[in-house]
Parts: sequence; structure tokens; C-alpha cells
Amino acid sequence: MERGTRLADNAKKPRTERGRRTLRKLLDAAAIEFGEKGFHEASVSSITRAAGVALGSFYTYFDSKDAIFRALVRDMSEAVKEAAREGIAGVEGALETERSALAAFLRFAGEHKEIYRIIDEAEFVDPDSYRAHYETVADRIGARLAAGTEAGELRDDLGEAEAWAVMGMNVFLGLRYAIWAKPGDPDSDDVAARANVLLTRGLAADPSGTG
Amino acid sequence: MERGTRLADNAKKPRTERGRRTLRKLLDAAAIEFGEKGFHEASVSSITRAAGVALGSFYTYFDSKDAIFRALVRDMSEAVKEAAREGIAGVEGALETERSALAAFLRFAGEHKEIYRIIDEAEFVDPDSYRAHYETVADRIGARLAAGTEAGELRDDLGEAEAWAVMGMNVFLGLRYAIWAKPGDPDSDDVAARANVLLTRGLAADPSGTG
DNA sequence: TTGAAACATGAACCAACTTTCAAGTTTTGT
DNA sequence: ACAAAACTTGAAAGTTGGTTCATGTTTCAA
Repeated sequence: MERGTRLADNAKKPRTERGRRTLRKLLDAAAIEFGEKGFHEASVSSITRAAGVALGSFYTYFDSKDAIFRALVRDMSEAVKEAAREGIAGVEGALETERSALAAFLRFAGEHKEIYRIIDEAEFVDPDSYRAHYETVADRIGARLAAGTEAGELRDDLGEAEAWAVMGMNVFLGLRYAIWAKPGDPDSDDVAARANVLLTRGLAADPSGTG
Repeated sequence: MERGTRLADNAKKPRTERGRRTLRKLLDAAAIEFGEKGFHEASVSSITRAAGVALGSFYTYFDSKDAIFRALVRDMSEAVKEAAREGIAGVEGALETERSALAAFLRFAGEHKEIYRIIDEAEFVDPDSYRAHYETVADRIGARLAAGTEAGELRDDLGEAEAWAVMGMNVFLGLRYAIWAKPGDPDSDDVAARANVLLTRGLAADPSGTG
């Protein structure tokens, strides 16, 4: 999809430069407000106040509070996927690819904590987008796993379940180590490395060490 | 499952039998309403209507809409843990235990879809309970993994990250195969078995099969 | 039986928001 | 320069739904 168009589905496209600036200010303010307060606590007036725009102007660009939220969910969903895409560019090997994707996602989540909350709250405000987001991500992971199988690097009995398992692992490691990071926690690369050992060898002890 | 006692923290304890019946009706109705509509869409009056109780009676038992939601979150969090606990009772072996726990969780989630939504929405309505829920579950999984290490069955370098990874896997498999179940999907035992192979051996192809 | 406490009731109160609107200002094309 | 279109503005309309309250009924112990 083209660059500026993504958000335009629900937004009434501005026709002047001034309009584009105002729209951008509203979207940026909304991302922060929704991220900090959640959908219901954030108000249209708090968004326009933060954006430095009159309350009424909001409705020049969006039909409703729901509409701007939906626009943001789609935008953030794209941003997450883009971050992972960039994180694996040029990486060789299926397992290495998964490691890089997770490390990139963890870094991205740490820098954009609001994205987590916005996508999570979409479960209630915009269920279709929420579901579409995770199904799309799972499909992408599934495709990567299939490529790894094709290359002989991964087992040949992998499917949708494994893709969802990997995604869940990644999301919860992000929740714990990016969103709820504590002092002394391992960094993104450490966490990604540990997860990668799990994906590579599993949890079982080496057969040789059995006693 | 048995509710009532644990909830009394936020509930104003009824002193008569009639009071206990009314409280129970409100809690059961609230679980259904919150599960179907989410916190903000559900209203106190919809809850009392569903419970067959007058609007004003609600405030005889709860200080606010938030209070009854918090009571439910704690109750459901307990119920999830209890389901997993029952599912692993008497099971031998660390990997078998994880398999049984996941299978039990998947069955439970399928039968109580409202629990998923209520715990998810706690992220916004009652963040402390939300966090407490996942930290407690992760601790439990971590303890099981440590026991597996002690028994020589699991690797000796497992820690918090692996516990969160396992939890994330389980939660997302529940989302996909219990909450968003589709016709033709594998059943709980199949999904748990596939996840268990991942936990046991990982995703990598057998070295012998390399070509 | 009787009085006090517990409980039930639903209309009304009230605060918080979303959305609309009529009146102004700025931008753009000609 | 001029008019039409785009955009801005904030007060107020309109809604929604949580919470309160005065009044009535039921329960329970003495």
C-alpha cells in the first residue's frame, strides 16, 4: 500500500498543506494519548488539546473517536511488521532469521511501548484489526518456517501451530523484557539468544547427560 | 468452580442467606456481561438486569463497577491456575507435565472463553492484577522447569526467560485454538502434542537428515 | 411479637464525553 | 483581487451511564 494512503481509509483526506499538518498533529497526539491512557480514558478533547487544535477540527479529519483509533491500529500493526522486516534483512538461515526478528522486535517494543497497548486494546475497540494483525504475523512466521523446512534446516512437520507458538513466545518476551523491563534484565540480544536455543534444541537435557 | 469466598475482599460481605444469593447472581451475571461486551460496553444496569436485581442493589455489594471487575479478575486468574493444577496432578516427568498443563489449559479456555477477555481487559482496567496474574503464572512455570532441571530431565541453564516463552506459547495457542477455533482445527491434545515436540526437540531438523 | 439491621428498589442526579453547528479565518486557483 | 473551498473554532446540544438516596420490605435475634 502507498505511503500516505494507509491512514486515509477512515480519515477524510486533507487537500491543503495546512490540513496535512493538522492531521499529522492529531495522529501523533492520539498515539501518545491512547498509549498512555488507553482508549476509554483518552478523550477526543485531550487529543485535540495535546495536538494544539480546536475540538471541532477533529471531526474535519475523523468521523469518530473509533475511526482515529482504527487508523492508528493499522498504522502500528504495519510499523511492527516493518521493524521485523528490517531486522531480518540480509540474514541467512532460518534459525538466525528468527533470532534477528525477535531481537529487532524487542528493541522496537522497548522504544515504542505505546504500540503494545494500542494493539492490545484493539481486542476490544477494533476486534477485526486485532485478529487480522495476529493472523498476518503468524502467516509471516509460518512462511519463514516453511522456507527453513525447504532449506532442510528445520523439521518437515511444522505448521500453523508452530508459527503461533513462536509468535506467542515473542510477544510475551516483549511484554516481560521490553514493556516491563527491570534493572538488571538481560538485553534484547541476550533474550533473543536464549529464545533461540529453545527454538533450536528445545528444553530437554542432552541425552548424554541423563542420569 | 467455587466462587464466593475469595471475592469477599472487595465485596461487602452479605450477612444473610438472601444477601449471599444476590451477590452470587451479580457475580455470575457480571462474568457473562464483561466476557461478552467487555468492561466499557457492559453497564452496571445491564448486569443488574441480567441478574434480575434492582440497579441500586448493586451498590449494596460493590463500591463501583471497577470493584466488581477487579473481584472477577482475581477469581478468574485463580480459576485458570486451578485448571492447570488439576491438569497436571499425578503426571510424571517435566515435559509430560508441560504437555498436560497446556492440554488442560486449552480445554479450559475453550469452555470459558469469557476468562480470556476478562483477563486481557484487566491490562486496562486493573493493571496491577493483570501483571500479577502473568508474573504468578510465569513463576509457577519457572518452578516446574527448575524441578525438571533438578531431575536431570531438562537443561540446567533455564530461567525466567524460558518460563515466559513457554507461557507466551501457551497463551497464544489458546487464543488461536480455543478462542478462535475453526472447523477442522486440531483438538487440545493434538495442539499440546505439537507444542511439546517444540519444547522437547526444538524446530531444527535432525542432524542425520541433513542433505 | 417486635425493633433494628440488612437488604431491595428505581427514579433522579450528575459528571463526563462525543458530536454537531453556525460563524469566522485562511488558503487556493483564477 | 476575488470568490469558492478548505479549514478552524468553541460553545452547546445530546447521550450515556455510574452513583446516590429516600422509601419500602424482608430477615433475624431476643
